[in-house]
Amino acid sequence: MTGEKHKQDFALQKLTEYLARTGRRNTPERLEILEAARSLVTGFSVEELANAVAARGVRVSLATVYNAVELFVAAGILARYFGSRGALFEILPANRHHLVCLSCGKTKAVKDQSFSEVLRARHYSAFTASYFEMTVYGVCSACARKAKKTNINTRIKK
Amino acid sequence: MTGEKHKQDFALQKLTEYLARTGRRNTPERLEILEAARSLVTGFSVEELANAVAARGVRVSLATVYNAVELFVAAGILARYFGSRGALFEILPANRHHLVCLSCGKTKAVKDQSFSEVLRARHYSAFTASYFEMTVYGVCSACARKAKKTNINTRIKK
DNA sequence: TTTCTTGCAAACGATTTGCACTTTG
DNA sequence: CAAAGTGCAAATCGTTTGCAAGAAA
Repeated sequence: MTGEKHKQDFALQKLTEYLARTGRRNTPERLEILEAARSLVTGFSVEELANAVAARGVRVSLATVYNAVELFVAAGILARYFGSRGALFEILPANRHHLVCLSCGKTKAVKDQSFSEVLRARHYSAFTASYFEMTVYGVCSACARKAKKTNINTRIKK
Repeated sequence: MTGEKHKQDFALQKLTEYLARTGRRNTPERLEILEAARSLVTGFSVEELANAVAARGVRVSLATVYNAVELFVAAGILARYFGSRGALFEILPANRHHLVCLSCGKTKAVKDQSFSEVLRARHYSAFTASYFEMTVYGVCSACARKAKKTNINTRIKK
């Protein structure tokens, strides 16, 4: 019921704390962008985020969205990972990882805690972990089937 | 002693098998690029790989290196991951993951088998895993120290 | 007021693409 | 020879940057 609400407050709290700690400013643009990000649950690109902001009826330049996203990542609000066409983001905590087919390039998110548990147990010297991004590469069943009959197109497209 | 040799043969074998299976051709360029990749143990960029090829006294166009790298990834010879400035590669098997500082952008490779063990135990429906790429984001001790005194520069530079 | 931010537009740079020419199978 | 691959150069496109004007603190 209040799950979403809590996540929102958590992100907002992280932002406020981060801005205060690093002496950065609280701006309406950053709040709007954060709200827009919250409406995009799955992995989204900067452009999609900018569109979501626009859909809220707010005009924010693309450069500012890039700026905000950079800040959110540093603040531990967003995780960044990379698709074949540039960076993708998602709200933390994620508890998922991605499967990428080496043949057709399709990606799939998989819910799984086991890797985060390993990470939690792991200890790095001189490094404080905030989140991770795990991508598993392989071949999806559709492509495996095709590969048996005919030559496959290996060019990875999105 | 023969560890390197075996790795070479393994990669070559993967290439041959992949070319045959998908009906692609064996070209001197691809062999040269594979040899050059073998000389670059750590994560390398396409440009660095092209330079390594040139250093071997062979002239291969950048586009061909891009082409070959794509093919090597699909063949399971190279792992691809992303630094702040584009794609990086390394010869498989890797058994390592990467730490990235969210503040200064520096990356560090960490040798670790625990994640590969989890992956090996894990089973995906309709997907055959080949390799994974794990990146842990956080803050390095140097940046954590700096953050306590003054405002930190959050712009991630390489 | 003094910085930090924003917006805009130009600059960048890694990657991709189109096409004529070569090479492999 | 037919299909694939290569080289070259131009085109793309996500991202960055410089700078003047606008807001936080």
